[in-house]
Amino acid sequence: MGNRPIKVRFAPSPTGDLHVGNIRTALFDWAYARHTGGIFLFRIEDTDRSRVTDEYIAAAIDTLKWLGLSWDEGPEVGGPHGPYLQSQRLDIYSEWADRFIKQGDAYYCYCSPDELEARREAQKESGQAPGYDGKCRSISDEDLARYRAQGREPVIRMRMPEGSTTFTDVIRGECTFDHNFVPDFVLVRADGSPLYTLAVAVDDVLMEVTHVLRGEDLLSSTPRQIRVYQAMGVKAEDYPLFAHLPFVMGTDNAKLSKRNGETSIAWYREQGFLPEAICNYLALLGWSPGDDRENLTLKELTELFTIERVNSNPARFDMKKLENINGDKIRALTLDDFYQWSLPFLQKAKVVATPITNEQESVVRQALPIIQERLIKLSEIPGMLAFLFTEKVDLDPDSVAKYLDGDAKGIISKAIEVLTPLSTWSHEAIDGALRAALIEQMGLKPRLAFSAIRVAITGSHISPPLFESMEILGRERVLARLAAI
RNA sequence: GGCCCCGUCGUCUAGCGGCCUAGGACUCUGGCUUCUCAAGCCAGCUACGAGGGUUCGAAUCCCUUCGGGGCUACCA
Repeated sequence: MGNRPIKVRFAPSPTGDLHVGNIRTALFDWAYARHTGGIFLFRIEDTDRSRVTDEYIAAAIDTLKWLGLSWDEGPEVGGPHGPYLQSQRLDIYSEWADRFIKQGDAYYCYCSPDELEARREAQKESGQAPGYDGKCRSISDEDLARYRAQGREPVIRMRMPEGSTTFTDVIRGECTFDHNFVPDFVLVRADGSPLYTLAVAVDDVLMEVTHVLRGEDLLSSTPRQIRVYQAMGVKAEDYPLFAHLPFVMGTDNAKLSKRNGETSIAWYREQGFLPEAICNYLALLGWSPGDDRENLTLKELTELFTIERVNSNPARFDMKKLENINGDKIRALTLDDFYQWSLPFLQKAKVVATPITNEQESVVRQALPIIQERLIKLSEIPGMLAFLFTEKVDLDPDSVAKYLDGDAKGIISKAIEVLTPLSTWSHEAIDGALRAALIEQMGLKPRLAFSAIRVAITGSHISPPLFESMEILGRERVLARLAAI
């Protein structure tokens, strides 16, 4: 790699919303670039335009931004090696493909998909390793004439020489692949469009990528990339360093994918997971700082992250642990940040107006501190605070049955009696007055007495702290709700 | 089938030949606290897949085996 600055690339193929596995890779790419003071390059691999859509590309860009994984080269920010969408670099790839043909590294292959399929089947049946048999490595003039007469359009195939490819994977050590199991592969489709196999290698070289950290599924395609480097005339010491990251798997032991569990980052965003929690949790999937630290900020992650500390074994995604970390991160929020994160959730649930009124903002700001430590996800906020923004509460039938039947009338009327003349409307005063009347005077169990009031005020026997809630709600509405029982 | 990767508590992991009667975190269980729910605090359960070696000594090194996963496309 000579003396080039470290450059790490994240190059997803957005055939859907970015998922947990993608993001873990992006996070490691980003963290390593930041750790080394290198460049983080973001490239879109959209050579398969039948599967990649503009919406998915836009969503990928948005997701990375939302997570705070900023890139130095790539879409929107540009850079010296753009464009960073492979679909905009088509002539570059075809030039290289032509050159490979001229050099004899690649050749035109006229075999049709059906023929290929049939021969693969035959190989399997005879116990051979399936793969391209090299038929078109040399074509007779008459065959060529016949194919052309038939109107067949050739693909361009890379010639894999005899021998093997050995490279050092930073995570897995030395890897060797015998070329008997790396068949000649297609670089360019019959319609002239490039494949990943061509584009990925060409771009990594042209964009001066020094480190390729990517999913383990690409491990066995590495020899093909190296083959392209060779055809491009890149010296071995200038190949990027490879590090194949272990999978993030779903709970059912399959590779985490769109069909397996909640994997789309968009879903986590809607649920109210904080970017920092997602990154913190994902960082722990396949990597650890080496000590017992687990709660890390993004900054700490960049300081501590090295490829050497990445595990080689796959990790299972554990929602419970993510939730735990998310709760920690929410608790660590300043009131102002907490407010900013909460607002969209409150507005989406129509608990507050859009734009929020001054009065509502004031209530939200008072109420957030009392729910902050009991949240797992931001999406729980509207449900917890809704009772503060309605005229009449919806009484939960189960709660009513449990706490508002029987002698509740007495509790409620006593509460009204002592709260009405209360001189200072503060949670301390409310607490004191109710405790004196209900617990000391009437001799009731706190749990029973306060639960009755809680249900009357909030609608449920589960709520934020009662006295604080009553203070925020205001005397008028508290008394009205009590009177309504 | 072939090639490749991987294998420490239920889960994520620490461990890189003696500090390990295996540590931490999440989960779970019990308790404390308590106006509910949380949070917090304390305690507890639970692991080196198996079998051979190497060595004075192995979770750590080697081999075999079993198990899991990936690749085997004109997807990436």
